[in-house]
Amino acid sequence: VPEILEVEQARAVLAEHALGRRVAGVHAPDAWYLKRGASAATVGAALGGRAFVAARRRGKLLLLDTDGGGPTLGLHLGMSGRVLVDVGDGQAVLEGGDPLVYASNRDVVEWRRFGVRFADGGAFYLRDPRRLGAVEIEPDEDRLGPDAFDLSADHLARILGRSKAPAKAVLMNQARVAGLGNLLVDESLYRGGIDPARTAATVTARSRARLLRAIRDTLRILGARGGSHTGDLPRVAGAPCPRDGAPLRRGRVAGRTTYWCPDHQT
DNA sequence: GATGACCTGTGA
DNA sequence: TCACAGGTCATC
Repeated sequence: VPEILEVEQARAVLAEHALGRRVAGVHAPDAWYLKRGASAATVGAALGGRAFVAARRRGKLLLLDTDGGGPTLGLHLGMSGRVLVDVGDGQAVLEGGDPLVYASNRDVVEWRRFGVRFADGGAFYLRDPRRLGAVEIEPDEDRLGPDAFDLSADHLARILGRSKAPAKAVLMNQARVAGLGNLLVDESLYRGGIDPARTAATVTARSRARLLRAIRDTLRILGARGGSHTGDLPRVAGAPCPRDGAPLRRGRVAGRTTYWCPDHQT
């Protein structure tokens, strides 16, 4: 659930339910899900006996710090991952926010690709039908650009200015700015009036300012509405643009299905 | 950079 | 059966 808004919801749930509880063991039935050489044994040894002291996020990467100078646990939700918490009385508490539109929201036990059990009886799990998420110890946070919530005008100018890629590709590149995904980028470009395929470096200073405002509005407004799929831009080819009525286009930009208004997005 | 690959579920 | 899905990675 994968864009920055959903990951932030997951982070908040973990901050509320996963901190300060001693880890009794890990649930890691899927070796493929553990990256960078980690195994159920090494992750269990790394976390066992420790407690999480902070739930952080950088872009779409979730980070759980442990006490006593222990390792940081990194979680990726992939395309269909959600965090769910078992508070200990047998009642599962789902991640806040909307259910996934395209992924299943059924709670199939086999879809729990990873979990952490606490000594007090509770646990949290990462449920991910498609298995495109990941778990790692001590993830490299610096492969990611600044978090999209912290995007500055200077940084946006820098990453757009030196790229011949489509504007959409730059915004989707997690090394440039972390957290924006397919839906949020489409919505931001729609609100900012920029053609997704527009060569990044040709975006004028005036358009850049509009884009920055649009990104911030998108994060704030869609965040308040509950998720990345609550945007104003209909993801329907031929549907009338809510702003000017022109039939919306559907195409492929930066390798992803893209919707835009050919009229006001230039 | 664009492309395909990864993996699996859903709905037409 | 097929196209498609809100992500990321290696490869040309």
